Amino acid sequence: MDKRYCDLAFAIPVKQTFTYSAEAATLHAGIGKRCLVSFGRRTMMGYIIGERDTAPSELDPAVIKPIQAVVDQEPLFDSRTIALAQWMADFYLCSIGEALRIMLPSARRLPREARPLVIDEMTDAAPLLSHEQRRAVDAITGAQGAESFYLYGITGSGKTEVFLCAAEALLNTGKSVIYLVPEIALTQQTQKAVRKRFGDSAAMIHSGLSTGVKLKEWMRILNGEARIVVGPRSAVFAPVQNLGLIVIDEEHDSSYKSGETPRYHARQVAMRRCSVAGARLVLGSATPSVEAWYMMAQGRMSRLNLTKRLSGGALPRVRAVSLEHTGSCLTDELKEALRQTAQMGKQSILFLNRRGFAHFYYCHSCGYRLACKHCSIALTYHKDRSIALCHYCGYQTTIPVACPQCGSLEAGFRSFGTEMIAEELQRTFPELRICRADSDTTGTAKKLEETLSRFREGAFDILLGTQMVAKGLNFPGVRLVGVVFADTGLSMPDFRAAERGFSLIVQVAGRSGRFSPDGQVIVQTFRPHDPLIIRATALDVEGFLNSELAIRKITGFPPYNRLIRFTMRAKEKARVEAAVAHLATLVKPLLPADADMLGPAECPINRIAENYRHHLILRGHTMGTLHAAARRAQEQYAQEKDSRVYGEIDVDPVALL
DNA sequence: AGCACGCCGACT
DNA sequence: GTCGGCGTGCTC
Repeated sequence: MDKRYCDLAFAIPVKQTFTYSAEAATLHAGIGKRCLVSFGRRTMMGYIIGERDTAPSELDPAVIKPIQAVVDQEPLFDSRTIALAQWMADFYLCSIGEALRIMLPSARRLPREARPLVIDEMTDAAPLLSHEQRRAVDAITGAQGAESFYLYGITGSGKTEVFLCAAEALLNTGKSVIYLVPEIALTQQTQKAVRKRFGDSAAMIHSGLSTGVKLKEWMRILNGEARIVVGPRSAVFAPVQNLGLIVIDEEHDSSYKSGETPRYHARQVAMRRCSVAGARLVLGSATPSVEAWYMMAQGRMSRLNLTKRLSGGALPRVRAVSLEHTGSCLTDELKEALRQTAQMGKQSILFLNRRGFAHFYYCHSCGYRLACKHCSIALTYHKDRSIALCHYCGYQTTIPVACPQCGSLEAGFRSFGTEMIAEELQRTFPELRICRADSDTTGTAKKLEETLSRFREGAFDILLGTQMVAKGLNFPGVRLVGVVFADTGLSMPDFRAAERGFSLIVQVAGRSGRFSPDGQVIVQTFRPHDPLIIRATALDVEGFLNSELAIRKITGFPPYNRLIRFTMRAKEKARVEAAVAHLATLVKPLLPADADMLGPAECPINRIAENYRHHLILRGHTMGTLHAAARRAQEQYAQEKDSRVYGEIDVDPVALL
């Protein structure tokens, strides 16, 4: 009997493959299959990523164990997918096994049933394309090899139709298409529209499917039966044959970045896949990310503009009102608008872009805000030590009793929360029916849908909620949308705060005007004269992006530099502090000349589930050299680590909380 | 990541 | 005397 050997990757943070043996017959064409083996003292699932006739010479043949069972009839991973996993391991500093595990579909949460009734941008029949749309489609389909495009256009300008036409054209030439959408956009309507247009050649992936169904879809894609895949972030790994196009709809959406190891960004993975496969990449949004805008400015991505609203619907009136001289959470202007809207028998939505509370230092007289000397980032309040702290670099200062700028005593830390706003609303409008939709009040997705559909039917006058209510913004009965506190994002200690705050306002405005030409949007803010707020209410996306790029250039943040973040956590504070300090001393001599180190410092969210959190951020001009430093530091640190300190690496972190 | 091995303190 | 916490090392 012929013995064969194979290399197995495991979904553990050990960056090494392991050799096992098997009879040649049972291992036939084994690469890409999963198998069960004894690993140490336990049985584990391994991914076969290589095969050979002889065992590695440096390995004692006696230690090689046999494969117990091959799990899959057919390989789940083709060679391209394994190569992609290898690339991910290098880029995101994880093991190949960890990369392969997240590619494979699995239902991590309980299957969700009914999805909310949302009127979606997708239309059933393919309408005639406008000039602009036609030109965009032609540019995409006419591209030679791996080219990137950005479809930039306001909500309602028909981006979806361009994506679908381009997809159709590529499918007709025998190519395959991956179409990524934000998790929240995966509605039954979307599925129906895609199914209707592409029939059985479409595979839909969403969190409501069971693992079994998802695996079946995976195999349909792998064997070429499904040639267009629609899904969220993880669909970027769909093993399509002959990839011709990847579309990323609402490219700015933060759900494209994974929150767990490996913390990949679907945009980054898509760029990689397209360049390897010679496929087109098309991103689209009304509010491009700063990264994408930079790529357009550099000419690495061609911009395709959609300037007209197809339905002719006007954009709503957007105005900023000042919270400066308001003691409460609601301005008189907003209260008045709420009252009038209710009198007209119409509905209002109040949008608070954060769940809990927002803390920030603010001067009522001059609008001064406390920020770090080194990082131009808002400082966070620590009431236990009575200090304000920068969570990037660790800079700290005492809390000024009087405003450092104008000397006024009307300065200090303030906060906003759903709870407070709900109370004030109830007090102000005892006669109105108010409902809340946030993660505190809404336990399950089902309950949220119930709340939203009752609101839609007119059971409430005012809906107060967080991000969750964003999809309710185009309900027909809604005439008023209030952004309760536009500064929330802005005062977060994060260099992307402005970007998120800006796109939120513009997105809210864009969606709420859809069905109500007389609709209005009111944005409450402490800085109505801040250029960001002025640009947001004027829907001046380009002006904002250009100025934000200038700021990022001066401050040295992405896209001008790349970041790699190490986060460490432990039950005991002293352990984390010792661990990050140790890591910092390891990293320092490894840093390339064009790089620096921020921290170590406490994370802005310094304690989660009884764990203290600290981080260390590497910042450098080129990812290649930064990677090398991070990888070596990681290896060296692993040699002598404290087993009760947990560490995580985030390459290209999107939030530094 | 897990899981066992092996080393010191305080308990039926 | 042993039970058990925790640091250390290894997994083909």
